[in-house]
Parts: sequence; C-alpha cells; structure tokens
Amino acid sequence: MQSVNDDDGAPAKSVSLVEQVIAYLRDHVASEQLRPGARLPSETTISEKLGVSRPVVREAMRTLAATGLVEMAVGKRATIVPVDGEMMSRVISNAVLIGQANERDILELRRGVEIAMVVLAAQHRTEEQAAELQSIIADMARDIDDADLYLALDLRLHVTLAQATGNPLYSLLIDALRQLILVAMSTGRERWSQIHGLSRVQELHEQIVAAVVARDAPAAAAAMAQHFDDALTVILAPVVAGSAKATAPG
Amino acid sequence: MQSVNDDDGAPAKSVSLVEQVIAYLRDHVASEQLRPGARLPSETTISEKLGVSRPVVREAMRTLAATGLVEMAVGKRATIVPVDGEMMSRVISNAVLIGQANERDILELRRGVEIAMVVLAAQHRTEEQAAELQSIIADMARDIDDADLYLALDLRLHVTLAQATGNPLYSLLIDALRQLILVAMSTGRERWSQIHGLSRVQELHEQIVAAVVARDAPAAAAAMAQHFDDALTVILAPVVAGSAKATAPG
DNA sequence: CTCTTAATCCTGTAAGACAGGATTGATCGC
DNA sequence: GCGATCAATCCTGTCTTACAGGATTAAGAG
Repeated sequence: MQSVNDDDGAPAKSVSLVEQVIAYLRDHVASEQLRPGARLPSETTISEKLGVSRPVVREAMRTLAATGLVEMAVGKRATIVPVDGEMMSRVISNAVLIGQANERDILELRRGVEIAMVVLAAQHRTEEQAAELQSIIADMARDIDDADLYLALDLRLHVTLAQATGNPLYSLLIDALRQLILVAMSTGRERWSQIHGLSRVQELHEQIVAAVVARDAPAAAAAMAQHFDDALTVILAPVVAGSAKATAPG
Repeated sequence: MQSVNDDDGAPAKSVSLVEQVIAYLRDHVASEQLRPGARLPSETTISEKLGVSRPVVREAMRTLAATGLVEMAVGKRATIVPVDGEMMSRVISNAVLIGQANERDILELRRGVEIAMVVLAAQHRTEEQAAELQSIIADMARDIDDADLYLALDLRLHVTLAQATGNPLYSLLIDALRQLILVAMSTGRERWSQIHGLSRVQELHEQIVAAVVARDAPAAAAAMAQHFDDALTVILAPVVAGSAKATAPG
C-alpha cells in the first residue's frame, strides 16, 4: 500500500502520498461535478479507500483548503466553497512578505485590471446592472458627506462593475487586490477621504458609470484611469516620500 | 498547552492550533526578513517551541507550501521560495473546477492584463530591455517557420515584456494565466500556429515591440489588443461552437 | 588539505487514541 | 399525529509514538 495507483509498474512513488491524495480529490470534484455546498467524503473514508493514513488525507485537505477549494470545520465534513479573492490575495501577500513586491506594485496592477474591467463592463453590462450602477451613484451623491457610508457604496460600485464584465475572474482579482490594499493602506484610506474631499472622486465615479451605461468603453477607461491616478497620487506619494513601514496596527 | 498564546484570558482557542502556527510562521518570515533560499526551523523545533504536535506543524507547513511561500522536501527543511504564477494559477483552476469560470474568462482576463502590461512596459522599460525585445523579435523573424521555436521565443517575449513593467505582479499574473491556457488549450495552440500562419502574428509582435521601444503606450496597447483579438477569434471560436470538453489528455 | 564514510538530523508516513462539536434519529410530551 | 428535546453516533482537531529513508555534516583516513 505504498502507492495510491499501484496498477502499473511506473515509479509513482516519486510523488508523495499527500500529492496523490490531492490529485485524487481534485479528480473527485471534477468527475462528480461538485459545486459549492457539496461535501467531500470523510477523512476516514478517504484514508481507508486509498489505503493511506488519516494525517496524509488531512494534509491534502489542508492544501485544498489553502487554495480555497474547500472549507474545513470541526465536526463537519469538508465543504466545497465558492472561490473568492482571499486565497489569491494570500498568494500576492506572500510576494510582499518576502520582498518580491510592494504596495505600489499592487496599486499599479489594480489600476490596470480595473481599467480593463470597465472596458468589459461597458461592453457586456446588462440593463439591470446599468440601473443598479446608477442607483449606487445616486446613493453616493446623497451620502457624500459620510465617509464610511461612501466607502461602503464605493465597494458596491466596484463589485457591481466587476460583475458587469460577466467574467467572474475580474471579480476575483479585484476582490483580492482590494483586500490587500485595505490591510496595507489603512492609513492612506483615511487620508484619501479626509484631505482630498470626495467631490472630485464622485465626479469621476459619475463619469465612469455614465460611460459604462452608454457602452462607451474608451470613455470608461479614461475616467477610471483618471480616478486611479488621483488615488495613486494621494495615497502613494506620502508612502514613497516617507518610509514604507506603514503597516496596519495589530 | 491548549493555546499557543496562553498569556491572556481571551478565548484564543477559537482559532485552531494549525492556524496559530501558520500565523506564527508568517510572522517569523516577516520579522526575520527571510528571503528565497532561507530555511525555516525544523518541524520538531517548531512543535517543541510552540508546544504543539508535529502533525499540527506539518499541516501549517502544508498550507504555506500550498500558497507558494515555502517548499517542502524530504530530508530538507522547508525553504522559502520565490513566488511564481503556479499557485495563483491553481486558485484560478479551482474556480474552473467548480464551474465558476471557464477558458473564455481566462483568455479575456489575460487580454486585459496583457494590454495593461504593455502600457506599463512602454512607460518603464529600460534600454537593456528594449534591446532584448528587439533581439527576440529578430530571432522570431528568423525562426518563423519553426513553430516550436517560435512559441518558445513568444514565451520569452511576453516574459520580457512583463519584466519591463518593473512590476513583478504582472510577471506573476501573466505566468499564471499562461499556464492555465497551456493546459486548457493544448489543441488550440496547435491550431493557432498551423491554420493561421505566423506572418500576421509576427507583424503584430513587431508593432508591439516597436511601440514599447518608442515608449508609445497607446500604440502598444492597440497592437496588443489586436494581437489578442486574433488569438481569441482563432482559438476560442471552435471551442464556443463545439463542446467545452477540450481537456488535456492524461 | 581533500576525499570518503558514517553518524545524525530531518522529513514522510503510519496507527491508535481521545476530546469536543455536529448531525441525526428516536423518544417523549403536547 | 406532530413538534421538540435529548442521546447516540459520526466526524474533525489534536496528541503520542514509531520507523523508514533521504540529506547533511562531521570525523577520520589518505
């Protein structure tokens, strides 16, 4: 019982048992067409079926959980969960952790992705999404003096724009980059809303939505670029000038 | 010894021991400023220091390995590795696995990212990178009849363009998306090089490089967009027309 | 000083065991 | 008969011990 697939004489032993279990589980998800909410077999069942020990199954499960495919909880069997931006943000945060990337890189990437996003949103938006965008913009105009409320609506705006692309990967990436920026730049966000004021931000938001609603992709891209250049200037300039040690407290 | 941090009365028990070890190791990497090549303490050392069992440490280690922060090997201590696109591609492949995204979404995202990439490359390229790009293009013109060689040079071209952005995250993303497309579209790639011929591809490659060398961001974006629209048309059209079951053999 | 070899360290894996949360079914009360 | 409470059972989280085999290192020989 050294190998999960001992039907051939090939040295399948070269890959560890854990990786074999990982492959088995991924195949299981694919062949059974499991969807979010579906539950995997219990660890004991898997370990007995494959002839490996339970710790091996657990390590494989952990790997799947780490990449965001399943969720583990005590007493419950591992459950398939929808992929969100958290795992992708964790990978990028690894790059930051070992000095392979910094906050500026993240913002720059997000700028490019968001511009590409509004182009697609302008092309693929539905009427319902157009109405929702306009509704959000109207709410933002109303709550422009409440920074917290405005930021919450800003989140909804970007999420809705990502959905309007019809491409779930954009939602994923935007979500991931957003989480990273939130933890890395909690101070910059306050500065952004306080010093700058929100009137110009609101103006550009309105331009973006108007362009997306009008299916004017170039205008949407231009407005989003301007919107991000503003943010980059305000948020990043102090970071570049001072030290890059503006980590979140706690 | 139920909790790693048992200095306060707060219910730190709510997070599992494994997650506490994960947090400890990430903190360790950050505080010690570990870089690729550096090695983590042995599993036994960690388990004794934190008062947890070795399987717990191993699961934490697996999680870190799954997100691409460290590499595990038998007999060797876990080693910090540079982040590459593999882990990010694994996250995206999870989304494909559970039907949350498909090949078209991947290509569409890559189109947007690559356009953003050449814009930045045109702005940030160094003279050395410009020379290398022109060298690659010259080689491609010479080897235009050898599809395999041409594709290898195409890879180098895109990698060099990603490097020219000066933003490592673009290299990461492009790498990830490229891996995904390669496994999902091994057939489409052949079709691309055989049916279409490479003269038009080469022409657009030359336009892209010329624009990047000339620091002409809009022209670079336009050429890259055209380049991808060609690829999207040729590669994706049969997939959409036929079935989406074009998975790699084996 | 260099090369070889053996001791040692470390990881990969196994098996058994126990605590505690989650689920489910059965029993009891209304 | 139907709903609610409770207990039995399942399952995960964790610990302990143990051993095989690759990797590292240090000691000894040339």
